[in-house]
Amino acid sequence: MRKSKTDKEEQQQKSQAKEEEKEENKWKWWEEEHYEDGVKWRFLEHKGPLFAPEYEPLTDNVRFHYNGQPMKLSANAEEVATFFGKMLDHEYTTNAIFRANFFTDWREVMTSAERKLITNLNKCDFQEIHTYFTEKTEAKRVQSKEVKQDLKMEQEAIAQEYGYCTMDGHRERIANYKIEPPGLFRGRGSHPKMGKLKNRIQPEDVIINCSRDSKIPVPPTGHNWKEVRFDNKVTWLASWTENVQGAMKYIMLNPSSKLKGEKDWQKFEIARRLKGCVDDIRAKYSADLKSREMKSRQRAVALYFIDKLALRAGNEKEEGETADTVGCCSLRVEHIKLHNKLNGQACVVEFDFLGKDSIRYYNKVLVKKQVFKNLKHFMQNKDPSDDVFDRLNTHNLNKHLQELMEGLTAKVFRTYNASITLQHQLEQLTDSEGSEAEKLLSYNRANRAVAVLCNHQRTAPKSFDQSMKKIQAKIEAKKEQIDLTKSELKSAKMYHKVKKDKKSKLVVEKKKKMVQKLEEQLTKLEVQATDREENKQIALGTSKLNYLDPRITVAWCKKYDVPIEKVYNKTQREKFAWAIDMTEEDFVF
DNA sequence: AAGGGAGACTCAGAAAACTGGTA
DNA sequence: ATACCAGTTTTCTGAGTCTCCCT
Repeated sequence: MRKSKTDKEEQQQKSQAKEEEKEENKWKWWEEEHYEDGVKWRFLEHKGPLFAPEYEPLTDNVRFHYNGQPMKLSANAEEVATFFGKMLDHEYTTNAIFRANFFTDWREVMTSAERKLITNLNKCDFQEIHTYFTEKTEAKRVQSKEVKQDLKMEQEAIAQEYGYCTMDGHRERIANYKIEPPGLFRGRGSHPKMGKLKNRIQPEDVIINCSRDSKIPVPPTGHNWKEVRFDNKVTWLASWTENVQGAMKYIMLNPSSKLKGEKDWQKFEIARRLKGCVDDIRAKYSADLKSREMKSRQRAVALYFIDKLALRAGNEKEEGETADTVGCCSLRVEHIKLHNKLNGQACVVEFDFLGKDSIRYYNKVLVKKQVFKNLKHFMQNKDPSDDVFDRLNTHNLNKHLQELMEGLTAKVFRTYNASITLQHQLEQLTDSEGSEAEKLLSYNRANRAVAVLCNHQRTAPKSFDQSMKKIQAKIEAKKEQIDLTKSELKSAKMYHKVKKDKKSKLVVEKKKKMVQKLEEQLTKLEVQATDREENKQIALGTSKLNYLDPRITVAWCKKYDVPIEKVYNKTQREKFAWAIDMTEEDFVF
C-alpha cells in the first residue's frame, strides 16, 4: 500500500515536472511574423489518419431473432444490426423516420436471402445484441485499475503517433486524427436522413495533404490512398466525402495550434474593427429603412436583427435534405408575429423559429417603428411559408457588408456583440470588494448574458432538480451549524467575562474564527446555488470558446486578481495561450 | 455576370470519459 | 478502503457560414 502511494506521488511529481518543462519551451507563435495571404504552411508531415477498428463478428451465443426465430446474419448485415442494437434504449430507435431510413439502408447490405426474409423491422429482435454490448461496457467498467492503466497507456501511445503532426518545424496537436467509424447517422431535430447508414471509410476514400518533401503517410497494408496532394493553401491534413449528406470531412489541427489560434485572434481583431465603425453602419442601415428600393429596405431590417438580436445570417438550404431550420435571411412569414400593442408596448415582434441544431429561438422584441412598418409591408399578401426577405440572401448581404468594412460579414456582428456585451457586463457586475466566489459569479453572469443573447441552450441535466435540492439541503445544514457555533461563541464569551484568563480568551477567538469561516462557506454555497439555478438551460461553453475575446477575460482576471485557472480549464488555457500571454490588465476590446 | 455548387473552415450540443469527493 | 455518483472535461461529428470557381 505504502509503496503504491509513493509511486503515485512520484508519478505526479514527474508529470508535473514534465508539464512545467513543456511550459518553458512553449512556442509563442503570436510573437512571430505571419505568412502572406493564402499560404497556410511551408512544411507539413504527418502519419495519416487512424482508421476505425475492423468489425468483430458476434459469437454464436448472441443471436438476432426475426419473427421469434433466431438467425445468423451475414457479416455485413450483422454489423449494421449491431449499430441499431447498441442504440436500443435511445429515443432515436422509436422514431419512425429513423427506423424507416435504417431499415432501407440495412436491407441494402443484406444478402438477397436475408432481404427476402427480413421485410418488417417490427419483427426484428435486437435484444440479445443490446444486452451483449451493455454487458461488455459493464465488464470494461469493472476491470482492474491495472488493466485500465495499461489500456490508457496504449491509447496514449497511439495518440502520440497519430495525434500530432509537424508543421513548419513545430509539433502540433491534431484535433481529430481518428476517421469517423461507421454507424447510423444521427441528425439534430427532425432530420429527414436520420438513421441512414454511415459507411465505413477506407483509405481509398481518403485524400492526404502534406508536403512534397515530407515522409508521405503510408496507407494500411493492402490499401491505397485516393490521392496525395501537396496544397499549402489549405489547413487540412486529410479529407473524405461522407456518404449520407455528401459533405466533406476533414482532419485538422487542434485549437491550440498556430494555424487555428492565429485565425481566432484575427477574428477578434475584425470584430474590434467593427466596434470602430459600428455607429456609422448603424446610422447607414437606419437610414436605409426608408430606402425607396425594396432590396435595401429588406437588407436594412435584416441587418437590424443581426445586429440587435445577434441572429445568424441564414443561408438557404436544400429542402428535404436537412432539418427545417432558419436564420435571419431565411426567416419565413410563419416565424414572425407582429403585435401593434403587446403588454402596453407598441411595435413588438414575436419570433418563434428553429435555428442552428434545431434550437428554438423564441423572443418578443420591441423594435423601431420603421422596422415594424417595413416588416408589415414585407409580409403583406404572403403565405406563411413564404420568405420574409424575398429580395435578400446571405450572398448579397455579405457583399454589401464587405463594402462597408473590409472583412465584415454577418457573423462578425455576433462576435462583436457577444464580446462587447461581456465587457460591459463585467464592468457593471464585478465588485472589487467581493470575495473570489462572488467575482466568479459575476463573471458567470456576464458570460450568461452573452449565452442568452446568442441563444446558446442545453437540455437541463436530468438530475438537475435533485442536485438543486441537495445543495439547498447543504445550505440549510450550514445555517444550522452557524447558529450552533454562534451560541457556542456566546457562551464562550460569557465564560471569558467571568474567568478572564488566557485559555478562555483563546476559546472565544477560536469560535469567532469558526463562525467567520462557516459564513464564508455559506455564501460560497449560496452563490453556487444561484449560479446553478440561473444556468439550468443555458450553455456557457459555446460563447466562451467561440465568441468572447479571451483578452477581455484575461484582463478581468488580472484586474480583479482572480487566477486564470478559475475561469479557463486546461483546454481553454491552451486554446487561449496567445491571449493569456499578451494581455495586460488595461486591455479594452 | 448572376447564380449555383463545391470546398473549407467555424461553431454547436450531446455523449463519452474522467475525476475527485463521499457514503 | 472502495464503490459510486455527480460534476467537469474531452471527444465527437453534425450544422452552420462564407468563399471561390465554374458555367
